[in-house]
Amino acid sequence: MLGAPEPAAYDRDHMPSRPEAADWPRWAAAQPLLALLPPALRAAGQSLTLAPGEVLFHAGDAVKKIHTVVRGEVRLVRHEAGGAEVVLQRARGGFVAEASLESRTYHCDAVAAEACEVLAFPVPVFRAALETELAFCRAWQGELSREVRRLRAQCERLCLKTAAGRVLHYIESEGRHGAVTLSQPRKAWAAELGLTHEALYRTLRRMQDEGLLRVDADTLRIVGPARARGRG
Amino acid sequence: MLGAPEPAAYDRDHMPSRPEAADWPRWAAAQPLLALLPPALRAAGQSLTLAPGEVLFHAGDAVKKIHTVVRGEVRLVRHEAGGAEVVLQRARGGFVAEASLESRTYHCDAVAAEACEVLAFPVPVFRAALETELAFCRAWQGELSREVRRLRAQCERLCLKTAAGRVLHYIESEGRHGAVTLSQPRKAWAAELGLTHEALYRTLRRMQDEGLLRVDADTLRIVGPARARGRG
DNA sequence: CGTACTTTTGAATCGCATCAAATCTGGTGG
DNA sequence: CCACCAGATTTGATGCGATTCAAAAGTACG
Repeated sequence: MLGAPEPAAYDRDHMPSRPEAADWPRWAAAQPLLALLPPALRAAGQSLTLAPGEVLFHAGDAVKKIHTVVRGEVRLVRHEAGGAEVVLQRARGGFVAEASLESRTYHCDAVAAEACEVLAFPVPVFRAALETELAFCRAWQGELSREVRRLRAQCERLCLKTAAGRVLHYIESEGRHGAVTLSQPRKAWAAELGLTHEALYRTLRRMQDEGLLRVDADTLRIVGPARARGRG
Repeated sequence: MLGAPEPAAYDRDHMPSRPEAADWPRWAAAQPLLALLPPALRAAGQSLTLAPGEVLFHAGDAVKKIHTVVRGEVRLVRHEAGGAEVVLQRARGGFVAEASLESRTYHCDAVAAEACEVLAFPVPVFRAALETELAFCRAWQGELSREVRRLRAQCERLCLKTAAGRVLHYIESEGRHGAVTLSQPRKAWAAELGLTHEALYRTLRRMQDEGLLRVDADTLRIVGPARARGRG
């Protein structure tokens, strides 16, 4: 906010490096899209290491790179007037801010939630690859479509008026068979649900007391009548 | 909900027709993507007329067509347990449920909010066109990216805790220069903001009384101090 | 062991949802 | 033209649930 716009943090702090050829199979296994990268794009990729809390880019920065997370978690966040922080995306093993490919500048900040390994691809090379490699182009559309569905589900969840409703909706849409294992502290989950952490703690407590929910460490399971009306 | 799954309403009520060749230039002017449709896809398109309230498809229906709205408005909605209705998308001059192209069935209902004219394209032909026509493929990605950005903005808005905050956010992100003209009744707008219509009416009233907002029919304009902290 | 963070509980408050009802609006048909 | 209707708009009263502020207890890490 103060002074001149600063470059992305990793330009200052880390020397980007050529990704190890040996790592590609591992990455591609976790992220099928990476298996479809044309050689030219692969060659243009850079590997970055981010420390927890480190900033990948700021809102307003020019979009020069497209990033994908191969280890750890990067969050796309916006800061409201008043200091509140909204999490728009949590990227784990996937691309960050896919839509920025079409944009001149970023509209959000991207911050490493934990120690991360990230691949960065120059936008012009990425665009060129979409133009030439059909399979890659189709896979990229799949990526965008998935993000659209995820965001629609989140909007639907945020429209629910009660905390318990949002918790159930999250477990039903993000989990499997009425259970979900959280990959983040509850405080962060509360922000994703559009709740204060106090409200979330109290809600989880109440749902357990009422026998609606079973909590085992980071795994939450819906029990009893609530499952009956689960999505078909 | 009752009985056998019903086909999309227009299969029952209307005979789809070949779109008039003379209409394409008009449609393409409003929707640049339509100018890029390959001839084969154009030929496969059907023109539909929907009455207000008519259903284009239901959640659970098999995805056989991709639809774009050339006149009127189609809403993508989901119904919560308890009868509450959440609007996921309002399509005016654009595609409905873009992400359904990748899906076997629809996840939401699509309902005409007013009298509509809709073009329907068979999914297989649409997919084939994406594979062969590069410019069309790129334009479709732009469409998906726009939807991602719109949805992120909506999530951000729904995370705001106060009604006034959501109203201001809407005007700033959907309007121009601190003003927006609504294309829907306020009751529907309230649902889009995740509020009851009563809360919205009261909030608008209070904001006018406090001099934060000027309302002229369907045009809302932010006045005074609130504009000072508007987005750069 | 101390620091920083999350987790947890408590009390008070505020804002929105809810229920209820009156008014206004645009359209239909007599 | 007016009666009438369905819908949106508007106002009121009430209660609930989440926020807010505060603080204690637990936990990870150096």
